[in-house]
Amino acid sequence: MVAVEDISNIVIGRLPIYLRALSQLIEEGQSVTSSHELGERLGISSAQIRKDLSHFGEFGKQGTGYKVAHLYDQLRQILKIDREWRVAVVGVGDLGRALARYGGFVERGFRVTAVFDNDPQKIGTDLGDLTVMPMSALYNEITAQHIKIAMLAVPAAYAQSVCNDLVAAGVRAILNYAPITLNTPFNVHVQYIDPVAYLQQMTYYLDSDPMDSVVKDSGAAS
Amino acid sequence: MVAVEDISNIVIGRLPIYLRALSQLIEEGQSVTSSHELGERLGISSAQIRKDLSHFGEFGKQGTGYKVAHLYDQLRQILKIDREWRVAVVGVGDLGRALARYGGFVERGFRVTAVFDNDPQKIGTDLGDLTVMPMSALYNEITAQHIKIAMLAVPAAYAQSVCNDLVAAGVRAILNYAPITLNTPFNVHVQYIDPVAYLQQMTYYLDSDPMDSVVKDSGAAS
DNA sequence: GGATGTGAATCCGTTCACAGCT
DNA sequence: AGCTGTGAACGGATTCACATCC
Repeated sequence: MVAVEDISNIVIGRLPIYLRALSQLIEEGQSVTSSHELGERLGISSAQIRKDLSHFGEFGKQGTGYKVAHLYDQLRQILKIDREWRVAVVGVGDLGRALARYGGFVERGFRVTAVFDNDPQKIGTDLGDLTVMPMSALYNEITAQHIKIAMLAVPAAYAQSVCNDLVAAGVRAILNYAPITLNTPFNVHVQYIDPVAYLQQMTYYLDSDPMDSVVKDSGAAS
Repeated sequence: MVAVEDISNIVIGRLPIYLRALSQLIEEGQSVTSSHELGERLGISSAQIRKDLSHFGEFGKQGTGYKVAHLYDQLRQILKIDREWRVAVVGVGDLGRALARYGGFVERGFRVTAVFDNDPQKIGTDLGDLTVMPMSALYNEITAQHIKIAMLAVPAAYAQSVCNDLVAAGVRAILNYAPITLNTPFNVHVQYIDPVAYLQQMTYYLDSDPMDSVVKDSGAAS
């Protein structure tokens, strides 16, 4: 299969997971794997994995499986992370600071190269090897550096407005940590990380043992 | 429709999103809404929203819509967040620290009441109004507090082992920030937050303008 | 023998469209 | 007229199962 048959976003979303497993295998020194083994590790069916990969080419060998390093390279190319993307962090609260300092980005294709906040106390301070810049510098800095990706870690009330600024500056992919749905043009991609939403999803499945939580009254505002 | 027809996890996952929109509406002082309005704000079809809600009861009134406060209460009950869940944070790096200090949990049903790390430098230090405890105290503390929910923010290499300890201590829901798939018994729920995976998913859709990233060689290890 | 790649079959989730209530 | 709740239709994603190749 050649490509260009627009592949569903759900498939694309699994590729980074495959990549994680492959880099683990590389660390372990294993040079060949199979859809079955990958599936085992990831809790995904082997058929699923084969079907997903088949959208992009024929990477395996029948009877043998997949060469780990080769598949790893191919997936990195497909996801366009066979290069290093510059990323901006907006909002230097605890979370923004954690993101700006996180060492795990570089080895997986991303480097934070700009950090913004609007708090005068924070502007000008150092964060790793970066200096916190004022929001007023956002447009110039992002366009100058050709930054296309941003992580949004500002309070929900400001998120939409900052988002608009980012888009105006040319950002095309936003990882949004604010618990709010953003409005963006169709050509801007947004992913949401709301830890509370995940927690709330899981509590649905928990037992209602009164020992396990503090019962409150309904709590709906007026 | 009464209930108990096991509702797909994908539906459950949207309820927290509806809840977010409803609390926004409450803040704005709006008392009635419609599936259309909610859908508009969230980028979800109105039919989807009506269908999702219909699994749990008939919350709306034809011709009128939904009473915001009532629907909000109902969803909180359904998700079992009409109470406050105690949560443990394991791993006090930048991220764990940010989680432990984050003010947004309490208003949405969760309170961090225990923090663990294995670094002697960190053990005993204060974090908000909590004190960092050693991993050796994990079992006793979690069982004593009847904690069922944990957030995992340790390096990937330790995640599975810590996960096992958590499960042994009675934890039934884990929010995992380590970039690794965890093995857990069927009755333990896990949600994954891997920001890099989301970024990698979005880069697939970005243009390959050489100005926008630093090209590297293939980079696959031996 | 063993594992891939893939059409066919199945399953599941979303959307349609409308009856029914306010 | 307006909006919900829902069976029916649709479409998309997953799984099956097997031909094919190492």
